[in-house]
Amino acid sequence: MPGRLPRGARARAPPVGLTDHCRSPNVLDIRLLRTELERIVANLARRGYVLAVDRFTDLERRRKETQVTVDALRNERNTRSKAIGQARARGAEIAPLLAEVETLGSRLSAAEQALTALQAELDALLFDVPNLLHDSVPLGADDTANVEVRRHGEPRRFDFEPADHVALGERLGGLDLDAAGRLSGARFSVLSGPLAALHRALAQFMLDLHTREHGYREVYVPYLVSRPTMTGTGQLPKFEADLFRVAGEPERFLIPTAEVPLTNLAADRILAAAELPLRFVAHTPCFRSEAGSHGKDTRGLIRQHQFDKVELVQIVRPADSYQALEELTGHAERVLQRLDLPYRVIALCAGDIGFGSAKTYDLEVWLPGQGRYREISSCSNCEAFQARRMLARWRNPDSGRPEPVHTLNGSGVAVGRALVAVLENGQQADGSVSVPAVLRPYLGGVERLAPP
RNA sequence: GGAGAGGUGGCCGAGUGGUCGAAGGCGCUGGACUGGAAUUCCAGUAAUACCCACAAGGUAUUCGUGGGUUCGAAUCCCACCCUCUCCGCCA
Repeated sequence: MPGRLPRGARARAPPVGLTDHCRSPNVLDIRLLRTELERIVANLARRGYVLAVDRFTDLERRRKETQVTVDALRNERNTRSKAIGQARARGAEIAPLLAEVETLGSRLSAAEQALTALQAELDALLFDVPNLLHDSVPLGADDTANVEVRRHGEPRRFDFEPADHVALGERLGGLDLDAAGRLSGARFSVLSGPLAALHRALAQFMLDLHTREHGYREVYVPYLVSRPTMTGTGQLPKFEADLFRVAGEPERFLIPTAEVPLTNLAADRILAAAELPLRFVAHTPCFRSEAGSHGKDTRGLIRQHQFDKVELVQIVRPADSYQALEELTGHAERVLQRLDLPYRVIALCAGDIGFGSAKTYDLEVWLPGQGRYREISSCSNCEAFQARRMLARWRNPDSGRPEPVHTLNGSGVAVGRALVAVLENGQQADGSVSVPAVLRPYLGGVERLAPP
């Protein structure tokens, strides 16, 4: 296969959904696939993913053969073409030399076509393969096997029946789901007045916390991105149905999370060791089609087509990525701690973990209105999975060579759900809501939101 | 949206069909010189895939992207993307 990633190779997306810089099968480490196939198969099986081993082995073997053939034919062409050039420069007769290469062109293009086809098949196969799991990931097929790692805070005892955020919001006069329905349809919301301000205060508080205390750099990013960008972080080609694609040319998708633009900041780059770790934080809206979630969480703000999130992304040296995951999770936890919200940390099990992640912690916040913990943050170490797709590398001083970085992301945290949690946890019997102390400076000192 | 110019290695920049992966310069690395440094001089300085032990060595590919012409393309043709300048419009 020819050069993987020339500079600026992000122009136009090829048909299959493979991008210029994702053309290599390096979705998993191709060397691992060749040398430790059994271990990989076993690891993927923990997710319940069955790797088509025979098909892969066969395709890879044929690809290699074909590539050797192509290389040899090209070598012959180059050699002979040079000879023709030299002969002509000498003024020698070149007709016999031309006759020698007569069939070369067709043989070469046949072999090249075969190679392209094989490569496309391999890509299609490998772009579907999820990341390998870290050894510490709990076994299990679905969310019932997730493991609680720790809890923080005690769910508050109410001496009245706690309302849910929809009732609270409507009573406060700042949540209008009907209006959103008229404007856009289901799963959208209109916030106004104190609720809109509280929403903004939450985002701003989170940004300030992460930039001032956790060492993140605040970034403003595009909300519309290209197909190669979506492919780099793993949303494409497999999960196109989950995304909103906007009409028109050039093709663009609405981001489902700021992880996409933030992580792709490292795409196509070879970072100096001294630049690492990179820590980015961004507050953006997120757009998700929620295909396949019909009937789930239809009430209120929990599951929306559009919601705001403060996202944390780290680009780190591979050796540091698991410590970074613990730290990043702690950064997200700090948000909930400062807001005085009870939560627990869950280690996702093999069957529940996301496509590109090697290990994930979910933060679940206590929602009195539902009487249960609900996800409010998800913190993942993607190891080199995304880095290989997007060719995000660093110059390893030990080897002197460019090697994939490790990428991590985590919500720090989902703003909409944080709003839900603040409303429900802070509610009083009279329908008012007490504002967490850390948010008051953002609200002109207001301590309590009361119904009009 | 209209008109024009342009996209070459980490950067600048030469190169309009033939040993061009690409002159020259800058930067960087190593060495010489020095008490140390500067200056100067010498050498080196891409990525990816494949063969192979991820060694040495070799082959292929990459001059915005894709396609075409040709024995041979950075160089010719087509389409697209992007950048810059001017005009229009606009936050």
